Amino acid sequence: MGNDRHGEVLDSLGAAIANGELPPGSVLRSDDLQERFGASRTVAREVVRVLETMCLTTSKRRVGVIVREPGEWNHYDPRLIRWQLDGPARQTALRVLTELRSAVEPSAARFAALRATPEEGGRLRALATRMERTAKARDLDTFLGHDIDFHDLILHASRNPMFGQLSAVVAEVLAGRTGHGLMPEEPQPEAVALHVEVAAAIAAGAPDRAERAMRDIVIQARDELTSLFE
Amino acid sequence: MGNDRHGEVLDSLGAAIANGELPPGSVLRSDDLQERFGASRTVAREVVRVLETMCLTTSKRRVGVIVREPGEWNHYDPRLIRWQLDGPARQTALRVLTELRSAVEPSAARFAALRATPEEGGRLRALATRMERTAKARDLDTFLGHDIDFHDLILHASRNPMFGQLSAVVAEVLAGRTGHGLMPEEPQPEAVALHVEVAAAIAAGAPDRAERAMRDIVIQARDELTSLFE
DNA sequence: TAATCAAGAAGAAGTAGTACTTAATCGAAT
DNA sequence: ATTCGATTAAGTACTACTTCTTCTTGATTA
Repeated sequence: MGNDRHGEVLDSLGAAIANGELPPGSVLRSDDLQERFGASRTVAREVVRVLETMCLTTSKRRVGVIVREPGEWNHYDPRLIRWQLDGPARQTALRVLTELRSAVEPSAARFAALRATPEEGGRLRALATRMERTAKARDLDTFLGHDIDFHDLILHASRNPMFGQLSAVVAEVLAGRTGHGLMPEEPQPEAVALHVEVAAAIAAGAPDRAERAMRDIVIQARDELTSLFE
Repeated sequence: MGNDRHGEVLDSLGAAIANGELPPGSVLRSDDLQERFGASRTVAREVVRVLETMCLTTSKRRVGVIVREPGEWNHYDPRLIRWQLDGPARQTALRVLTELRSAVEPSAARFAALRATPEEGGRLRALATRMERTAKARDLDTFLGHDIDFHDLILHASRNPMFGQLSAVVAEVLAGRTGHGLMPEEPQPEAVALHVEVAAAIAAGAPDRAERAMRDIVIQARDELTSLFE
């Protein structure tokens, strides 16, 4: 039989839980899962194990596999994030992720200013310059690519693995913004200028400046979001 | 035979990877694991599956289970955090976590000010008052308990599950600070006053005030940390 | 002769299925 | 109400088979 049955079943079942089709408290029995997905005992068991380590479920003898409360889930698991972004609660997921990014990125910029290599500083400034050009040219797709690279570079230059790991989240948030027509035709010149300022501050090793400029960037994003939600 | 072989083996192997005893690139074969831990094939396989979902390993046919680069690990997994805190790199882990908390908590305070219930605001002020009392009484243990509850309440009142989940991290960082004799005999009065200010701002629904006061708190923590590292 | 490529052998993870153990729940009898 | 046994579903153990990848081997060719 084909390869990667595990991944398929995990995605199906995980998404069902993440999207509330199987609400908290639901009880599954592992032979039911075998039947429902046409999977072997091995696959069913391993999927349940993985869901358990993501804190999406608990297993109790003589009872079955129980779906846990959303508050108990490991919300930082990339798979769970994916399932939520691909589900009906995408808007809510993007709000949550945007708030997280707004919180983290100013600090990431600060530590990047303290720890980035000269080479990274140079690349950052180059990216900011390219963002300026593509913004004026109204080439939104290329602009988005540079924007994502820019933030990715900062998060990794912070030399904090927990910041670095949020790169995927930030990319998702930025892409989600343009994807949902939330971006204007031409990116706001002030926003682009702030990116240039962040790059300059990091390249100059000025943590306070870098943090302040990045905070101004995420405040804009936050305001866009709140205006969208009321 | 006994229960929970899975958890035991997972902890052993996971800790070995997290602490670098099995450096990136190491190759394990699943029958070796069975032998090394005296576990059945079932247990060994499920453990490997879990490590794989934590991005600690990848499995390749005809090769084996390969330990991935630390940069690829899912650093937000509670188990991995635990393994690192219990290992020789505890100091580094605490630094990483402290930086994360410093980044997130000001935002959490802001959103708590916007979203906390009156009841939560009241509890927060009560906790701040108790912190004042226990600080003056130099009852560091009780003070720590209130401190942890205080930050936990704010993170959950932010109504952002990704913030709420960091409660355990913050508790660990706060406990680690007192545990390592980093705290003075009596908590600094200014720090306690800032907690009172945060509680008042959240109860009053003043996001800017709450965020600023919380930022002052984490800046203190950050400075303590940097002074410790050089 | 040396280099390259293809077919095949070997090896390890992936999948399937059976048998047995453990513990939690339910129910009946005290 | 409490104990004790039967039941049930997860946990563990083990075996058999499949699939895919790598490495070897050998033949073909420059």
